[in-house]
Amino acid sequence: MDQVEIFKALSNKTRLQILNWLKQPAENFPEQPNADFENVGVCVGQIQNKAGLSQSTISEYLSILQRADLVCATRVGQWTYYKRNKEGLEKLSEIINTEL
Amino acid sequence: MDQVEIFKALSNKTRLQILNWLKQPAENFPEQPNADFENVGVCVGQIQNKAGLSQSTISEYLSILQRADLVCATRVGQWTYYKRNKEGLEKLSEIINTEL
DNA sequence: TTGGTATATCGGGAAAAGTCGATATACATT
DNA sequence: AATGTATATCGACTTTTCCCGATATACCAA
Repeated sequence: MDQVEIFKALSNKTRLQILNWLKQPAENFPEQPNADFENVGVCVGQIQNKAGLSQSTISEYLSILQRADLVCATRVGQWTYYKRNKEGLEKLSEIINTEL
Repeated sequence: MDQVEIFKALSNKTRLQILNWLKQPAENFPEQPNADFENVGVCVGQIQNKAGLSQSTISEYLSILQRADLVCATRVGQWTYYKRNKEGLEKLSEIINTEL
C-alpha cells in the first residue's frame, strides 16, 4: 500500500471521525440487532446516520479507508459491516516512527 | 493545529520524501559550508536540488510542512534552513495511537 | 548603490478530491 | 416473481491540490 494513499485517506474530517468512532463502537453507535460490534463492526447505514452525509459519499469514504488498509469490511446478508483494521493502523504508526 | 491539515501535508510523495531526507541529513545531502545539519537543518536550495521540482514548489511545500508543525525553519543570512519538528512528529504519533 | 543570490509569494492551468442525486446490484421477504 | 431494503457505482459539478513561471523581497558583496 502506497504511503501517500494512506495519508490521503486520513486527509478528511469525516473519514477521521469515522475511524475515531470505530475505535469505540458501543459508545458511538446505537445497539445493532443481529451483529456484534466487536466481531463484525458497524454497518454503513449507522455510520451514514452519524456522519450526516449522503449514502453514496459514505460508501465511497469507507472504500477509501478500506483501500488504505485502515478498516476492513464483512458482508453479512444485505449489510456490510466495517471495523478498524488493527494491522494497518499499527503499520501506519510504524511508518511515522521509523521513516518520518 | 488541525489534524486534517497534518495529514494533508503528508499526502504528497515529495513532501513525505523531504521529511524522510531530513531524518538523516548527512546521508541525504552534500556537506553545507557554514551550517551544521543538526543545529539548523538543510537549506531550501539543497532540498530543491534533491527533489527536482521548481524552487517555488519546494518553497511552498516546506511552508505547508511548517504550518503542520512537521518541520521548523531558521533564517540565517539569505538562507532558510529547515529541519524536522520533533514535537510535532511525536504529537502525530500520539494522535494515531490514541484516536485512530 | 548596484548587482547577485536565496527564498517567498502570486497567478494560472491541469489534475484530483469532495459531494451529491440517480441508478445499479445484491440480498431478503412475501 | 415482485417488492423492499442496504450498499455500491456512475455522472456531474464545485472546490482543492499540484506544479509551474514570473515577480517580489531579503540579504550580501563590491
